[in-house]
Amino acid sequence: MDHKQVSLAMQVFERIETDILSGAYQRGDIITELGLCSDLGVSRTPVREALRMLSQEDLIEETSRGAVVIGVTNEDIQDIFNIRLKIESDAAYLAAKNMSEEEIKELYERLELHEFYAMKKDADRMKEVDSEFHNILYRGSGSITYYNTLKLLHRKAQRYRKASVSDKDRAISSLKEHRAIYEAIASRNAEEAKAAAETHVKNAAYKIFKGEK
Amino acid sequence: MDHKQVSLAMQVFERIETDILSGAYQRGDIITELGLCSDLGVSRTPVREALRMLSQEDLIEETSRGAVVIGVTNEDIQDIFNIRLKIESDAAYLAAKNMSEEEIKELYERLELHEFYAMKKDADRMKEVDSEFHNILYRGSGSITYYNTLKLLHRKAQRYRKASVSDKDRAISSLKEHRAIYEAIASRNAEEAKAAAETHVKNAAYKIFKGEK
DNA sequence: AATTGTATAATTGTATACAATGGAAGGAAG
DNA sequence: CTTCCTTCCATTGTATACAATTATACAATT
Repeated sequence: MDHKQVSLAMQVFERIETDILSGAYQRGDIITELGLCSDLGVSRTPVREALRMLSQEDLIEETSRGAVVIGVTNEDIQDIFNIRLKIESDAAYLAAKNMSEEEIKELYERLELHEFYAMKKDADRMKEVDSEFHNILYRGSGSITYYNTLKLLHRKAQRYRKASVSDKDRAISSLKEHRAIYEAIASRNAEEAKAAAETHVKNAAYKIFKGEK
Repeated sequence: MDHKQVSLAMQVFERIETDILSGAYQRGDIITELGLCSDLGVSRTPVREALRMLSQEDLIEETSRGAVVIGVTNEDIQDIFNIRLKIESDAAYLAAKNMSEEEIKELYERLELHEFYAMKKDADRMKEVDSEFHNILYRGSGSITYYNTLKLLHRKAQRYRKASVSDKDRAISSLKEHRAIYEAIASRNAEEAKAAAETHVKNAAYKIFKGEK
């Protein structure tokens, strides 16, 4: 999935997005086009396009003196999980009804990869596979609205600092939960898929926030 | 609100977005950068930025031969309302708790304007004011995540063909519902705000889809 | 000391030139 | 008639030049 050659603009976008979500850029920092150009070694055109996209995601705010970093807070991540809790289960429900056999196979592949990388303790790859699993699920709902909305929320939450699958314990239970979702979808049991997805999001949220406050 | 001078790129973005959502561009249509340049009389730079934003919203898909219009279907609108139904009430709940007095005043102004334009039967202005009312509410939640997510969904739904407030009957009841939401927020009654918001979304959805199927 | 005006420098906004890519058309070979 | 290859052209990708805007510093004036 997503194996197509990406443009510089997309690379710049993802790079800055990651830097903002990971905390490399702090809220209030000002980033300028020319600064990024010399940092990244590209011209202003792709940088501008990237900034426009970031602005649309409300990760930055463009001003006449440069782009001000808005960033993401713990509260934002909590909101993201609250929203996912409400709608991700519906997406799973739809996916169980609408996914093609081809897509279900793709989902299964991610499950195997997840297991493989869990064995190898490769946290970065696991995060990648986790994203793919969820994106396939979202797209499989057959609804571009659910896909779009959830993809964005999931990506933000995952890139934020150390996301759930970077934790070893969580990685194992996450795998179990993914399998439960997969099984429900593969057997076209929509209600069960819905319940499994809800459990999954709930546990991920719990894991992230349990140590805080 | 939003009175700042907008760049060409933003204007192009909004223009194309409206054209896609209103049906002027059909699903499958191919739009090229140069085509837009000559149509709109601007250079490729702002057009490209606009296309990138549209692509991020999944309204188009960029290919090597131009951007393919994806567009919005009735099912998409239905999904949008289903999602709003689940989370907009939470945003209202938060707004009742977090909105500043200043913001509440802004909200009230939109209520008065709504009434005024309803009297003048100016449907376009009413749509505008409706957007503003909701955006103030979303932002008033204090959560950029709710704001961002809902703003996008609301805009898509509203620009889609003839949205609810373009209907005269609906305009009146919509005003009543807005007032109920406002009253609840102004009196800091979060539960009531939540319920009022849910009713509002439910009625809007009902109105749009009641004649179909 | 405060304020206003002006010049300057930094930054974004836009246009255009050039490079790279990918698909379509057309022809040659089987 | 089909398939494969080559060539060409439309389109996007990138870089850069130029215009417009805006903030800042500083001086002049009150």
